[in-house]
Amino acid sequence: MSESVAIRQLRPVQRQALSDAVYEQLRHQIVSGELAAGDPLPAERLLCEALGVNRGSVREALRRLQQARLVDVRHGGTSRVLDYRQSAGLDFLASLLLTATGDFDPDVVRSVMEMRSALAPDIARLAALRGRDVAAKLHSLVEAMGNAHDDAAQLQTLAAEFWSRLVDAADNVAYRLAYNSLLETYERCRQLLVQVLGDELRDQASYAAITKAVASGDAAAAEARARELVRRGESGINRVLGQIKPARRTRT
Amino acid sequence: MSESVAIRQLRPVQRQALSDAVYEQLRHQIVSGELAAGDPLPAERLLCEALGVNRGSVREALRRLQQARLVDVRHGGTSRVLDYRQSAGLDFLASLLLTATGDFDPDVVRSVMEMRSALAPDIARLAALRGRDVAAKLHSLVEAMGNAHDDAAQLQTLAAEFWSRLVDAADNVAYRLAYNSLLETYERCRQLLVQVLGDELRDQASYAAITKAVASGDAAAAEARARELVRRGESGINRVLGQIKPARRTRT
DNA sequence: AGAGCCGATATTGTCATACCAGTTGACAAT
DNA sequence: ATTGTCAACTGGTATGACAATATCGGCTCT
Repeated sequence: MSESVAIRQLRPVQRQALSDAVYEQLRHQIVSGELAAGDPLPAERLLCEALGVNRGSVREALRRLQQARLVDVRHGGTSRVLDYRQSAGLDFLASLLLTATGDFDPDVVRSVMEMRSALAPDIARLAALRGRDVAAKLHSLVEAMGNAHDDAAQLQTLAAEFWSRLVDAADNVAYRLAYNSLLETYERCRQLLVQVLGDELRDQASYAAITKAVASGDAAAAEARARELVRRGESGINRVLGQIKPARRTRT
Repeated sequence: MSESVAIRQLRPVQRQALSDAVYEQLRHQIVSGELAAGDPLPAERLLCEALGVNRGSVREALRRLQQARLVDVRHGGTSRVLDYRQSAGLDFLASLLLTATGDFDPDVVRSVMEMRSALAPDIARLAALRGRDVAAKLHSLVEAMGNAHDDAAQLQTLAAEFWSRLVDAADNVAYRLAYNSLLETYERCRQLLVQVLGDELRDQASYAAITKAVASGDAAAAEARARELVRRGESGINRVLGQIKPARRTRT
């Protein structure tokens, strides 16, 4: 049927609630500095008029900005913009990934990779201590990696699943939630990282070694192997980041 | 005047917006499991009636739950509860600190401390590499610690300031935001930690050593000293956590 | 002149109601 | 069996009114 061909080319239309659009606009203005920390925010009714939406949508957006700690809303007074560097949480990292021009902020990419490098070894260590029963599942994932050795995107998916299981085995809720936050940022530049982390993703031996260490409860070995693994990705990242842009020093 | 004495005992009454109260109730039901992952959420109009508030307040609360990735709201269909362990970010950690009975969840406290131990050395390392000019400020903070050697609360404040400066010097936005998220959890059990971390907080020598390493750009030394410092706190934490509650295994 | 009271004013918070828009399933028409 | 229609949910948006709060200027009293 010719229809099935046409259908295949269709993509779900993207819908966005008004409050989401309002949130995005204000968030962008804050991140870009057009609304600097300490600046007063326009009154809700002014925003309604300027944005052409009702007050409820504006309020929903402001509530979200408040929860993200980007603004300080006070009953009766004028709401003010906060310094998100001092107040926002890790959830906000994904919002900082894309610059105004639409390309990736190398500082954010580097930051994510550095944090990953610091956490991964400890996650592996704790998993070896507390979650030895996850080894079977890890083992099957490593096998699947072997079968998908040439499909970079598939390897990426398997690696994410591997780490997710490992984080669960580490039995540390802070790591679990931080992993979720980092993964969200991670996924948004997936295309970029799939290329850069090629060596790391193909290092099936390291994944297998971590699995073995976890299975035997050897915390030190698990930590060391994980450190080796993420180190592979680091070099690739540093190489690419150096090309994209010379180090940008934004000291306050 | 007798008034001034009475006034001193007063505390500002805590006001809470209705939408905040709604958010808290739903959040609590989700965390406690009364609303399990996958469960359908009551319709907005039903929630209005049940809670005795306006629909706008309910919607603001639902938006916040949606942003925290605790619920999945969809136009036309029924909203459902998500598995916050799989979707929520690090910002949500603070909400997990207190159990239903009102005391601290030892698993959460332990998790925060473990994550802190993993990040602190790398923060110190990067600060030595990138933020040597912060050493002067760090030095003055260490001096202040010396003057407040007997005031545990004051030491806690100074230590927090010390780490905040160090994180800024590390020039890593992921660390900065993660620090903000952790600090929020941290502050909520400050009274508890001030006692437990006494040894660490009084270890002025380690703070001074980190400062010196940062000043000289000795990344390896900064990392090692920071690791020593947080290790002091770990033992205290482990001791207390063992007393409060035997290890609770909640494997999924 | 200065401290404290006070009220006008602007702002956010809450509410009620209505209507618009998307989803689902039943059911008749084809 | 497929398709189109419709009704009854759901969340999304709009509007206007009123309450609660913060801010600031002017006022009074000292």
